[in-house]
Amino acid sequence: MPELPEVETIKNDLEKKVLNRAFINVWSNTKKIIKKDFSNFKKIIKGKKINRIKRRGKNLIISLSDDYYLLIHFKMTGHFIYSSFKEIPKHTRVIFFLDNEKVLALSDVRKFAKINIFTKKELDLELSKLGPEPLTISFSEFKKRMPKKGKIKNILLKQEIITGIGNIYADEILWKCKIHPLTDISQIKDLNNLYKEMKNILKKAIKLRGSSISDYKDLQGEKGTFGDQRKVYRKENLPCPYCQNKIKRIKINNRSSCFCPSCQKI
DNA sequence: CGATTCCCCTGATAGC
DNA sequence: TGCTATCAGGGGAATC
Repeated sequence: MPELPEVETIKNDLEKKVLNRAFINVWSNTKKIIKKDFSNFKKIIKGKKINRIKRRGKNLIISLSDDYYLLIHFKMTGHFIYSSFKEIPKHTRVIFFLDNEKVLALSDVRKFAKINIFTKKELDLELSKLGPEPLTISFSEFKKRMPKKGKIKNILLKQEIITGIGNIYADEILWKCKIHPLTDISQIKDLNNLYKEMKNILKKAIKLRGSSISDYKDLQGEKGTFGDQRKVYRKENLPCPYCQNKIKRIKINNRSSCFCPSCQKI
């Protein structure tokens, strides 16, 4: 699932491929992904030039000419493929046709992805709901934003507190810090270590071009390799890489959390 | 009003 | 083999 490192990888690759290109058309067979009437969306998109590519949390932002902004959230299984029209992958839901004979295709098995088109004002309002970026936040700001109480796993996943972390990286960060996912934040003694490992793990994942445990692929259809090095996420009953005890899976708010019950005590 | 549960969706996998 | 049931989960809506 595209979290911060995956979206950052998409952003970096897109900058090299589609900057200053223009959209000549757009097609979709799953119009609910586009959060605007499709014929209006098409009218706006046609002829717009791609000026900038940015990322905010798990969102990709494509700045267009005439002060329009595409806001894309890949949710669980969405990803972009940049290729010729003949090579579009399975489960393609939306195709952006570019002025260089190539397409940007959104593939998304589960159809959860969302694409919005905004003016600057609308975009800013939408983005203001998100917390700061984990890679640039200072420790004092991080500490300030943390609630006084609550389960740490839930806090890491809350996008309005810190934005960009999902289930994979939350589980990996907590394992590295030896913190049980149900630990109340008030009981965490070394917040600075949590802050540091959050950055370390996200940076390492970006270097490895993200995780492809689920459907994520990069623009070229290649997998990220962080998933091969993960320690606990979706590894129930496998040995903990540190102590060899069996990794356990519990449900927190209907989401699974994998952790080592021996290393990560509450 | 904050916390929890449901729902969207499809493919992979488990169990019989 | 082939059927059905379960699971994966981001985030918004509904509900407790």
